[in-house]
Amino acid sequence: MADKNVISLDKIKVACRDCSLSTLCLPMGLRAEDVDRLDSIVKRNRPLQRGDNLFRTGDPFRNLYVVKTGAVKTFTQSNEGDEQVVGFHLPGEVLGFDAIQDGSHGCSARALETTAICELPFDRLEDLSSNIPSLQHQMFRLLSKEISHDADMMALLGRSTAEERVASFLLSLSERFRRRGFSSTDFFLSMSRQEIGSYLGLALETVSRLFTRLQDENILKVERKHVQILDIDRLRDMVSHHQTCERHQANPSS
Amino acid sequence: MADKNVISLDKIKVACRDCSLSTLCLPMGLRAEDVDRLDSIVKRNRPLQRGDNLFRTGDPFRNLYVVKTGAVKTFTQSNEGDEQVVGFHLPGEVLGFDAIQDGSHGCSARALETTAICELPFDRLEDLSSNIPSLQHQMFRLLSKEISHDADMMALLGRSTAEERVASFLLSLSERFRRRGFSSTDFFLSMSRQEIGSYLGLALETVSRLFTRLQDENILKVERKHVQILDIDRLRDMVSHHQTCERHQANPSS
DNA sequence: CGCTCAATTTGACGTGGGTCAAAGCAGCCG
DNA sequence: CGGCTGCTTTGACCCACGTCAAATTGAGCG
Repeated sequence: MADKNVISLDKIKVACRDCSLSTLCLPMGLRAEDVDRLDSIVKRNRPLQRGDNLFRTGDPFRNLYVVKTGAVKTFTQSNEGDEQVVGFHLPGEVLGFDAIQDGSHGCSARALETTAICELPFDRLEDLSSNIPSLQHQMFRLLSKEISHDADMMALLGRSTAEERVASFLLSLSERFRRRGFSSTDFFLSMSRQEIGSYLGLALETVSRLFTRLQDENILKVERKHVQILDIDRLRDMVSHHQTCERHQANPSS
Repeated sequence: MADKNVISLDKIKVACRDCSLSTLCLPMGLRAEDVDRLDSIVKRNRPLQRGDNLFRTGDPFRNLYVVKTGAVKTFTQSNEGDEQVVGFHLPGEVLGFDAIQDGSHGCSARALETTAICELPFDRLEDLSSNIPSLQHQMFRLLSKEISHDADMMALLGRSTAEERVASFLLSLSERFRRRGFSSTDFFLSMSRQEIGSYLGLALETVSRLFTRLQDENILKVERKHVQILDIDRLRDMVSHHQTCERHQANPSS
């Protein structure tokens, strides 16, 4: 166990300039010397184990966090114990943006599997952004990307059927894995049906049934956490067509 | 008509330092001299009329826009003519953040009534942010606020009943009007039932029925666009309790 | 290797809210 | 002032999906 940790910590402590995620993450578009300046403020702690919290709702906001390996969910808890999943975060994705505004985290973040994190003290990141225009630009881009993604998600939750939501979710994962150099058609889900359902605004049973149905139609092969996409085109059709024919007669305005 | 326009244009062209919105808008937290530097890059054009587009999906991204008076909706159009409302924007609120990332607007923006806009060329705003740390900070805060709001909205769309959505929508408007110095209990809706429904992921008929029901329960008085909130506490209860008793048995995890 | 416990699947059933249709209602313009 | 048009309301119907319940599977562990 000791040996294994030493090895994995070595890999985890790789500097930004040697990190394979640098084209997705904050360093994107920065000159090498600026990447090193950014690197100098990054803290890399021991990895989180499945179930560990990265932060909790109400914690004071000090850092942004980047997933280096593994996966994290963010979620809110509503009055009762039931949680609402707000997002899933893969390597290279930044967490904590929602906390900048009021100085404390508005959601909790928890590791879905063993997960390595880069920690970015926000005050130092702000200072650096003032001095490195391309870093400031990249910060704006990342915040904007999050907003843009949220808008897509709101459209999905507001108007789509269960089928479209699940298809859309799988396509999103597929694309994100592809960009990280993993297979886009064969991957493992690190989250439960419950968590997928919560994220998509569906009951866990509905998610399960949809998986079964897509499998029966030879679009997927699902075995517990293991998903293979057999017919990605039909999956795409499900999202884009969204029952053009029978739902929503076109409204005749203008 | 000419006279009226001259007068209103005078009011519209008021500088940031004299603008009543400066505590909500970008100048918040800036020193007076920095507010003037910001003001120097702001463009103020003639007001938009109801139905005018501020920008359209796919337009190249050049500016952020701040609503000065009036109201704007942002929306996407999906394949068919039917539109999905993504947000409503009141005075002091900034539009266009989602376009920073890929250089073109991902949604359209249209005036819901006569609307005055401040236009901020983004490249100049970035330059200024590099030189004024408090402006950079305020930019981050505003982007963060948007992300935080979107997360709330996703939770609402993912889990709530029609009643909660409508109650939540009215409370949001109420609070935003209050902070702008208007009545929080007596206001006009500048958007149609159709647009409210699209925003909340509901059919327009459902919105209409909910308004009727809340009126029957003496929580609201609604007459077309005119809304009066008679019992704001019960409206709040609807959102926070969200049927604690019969829905969602608490999940027994951890 | 069998027990426990959690996650998932599958089935049966009920309902909230979407869809369709038609009837008010308020501007607006000729 | 009367007809047109678009918005809103109201009613009737029904279906996708949530809820409840039970069976199945797998994983961890003594």
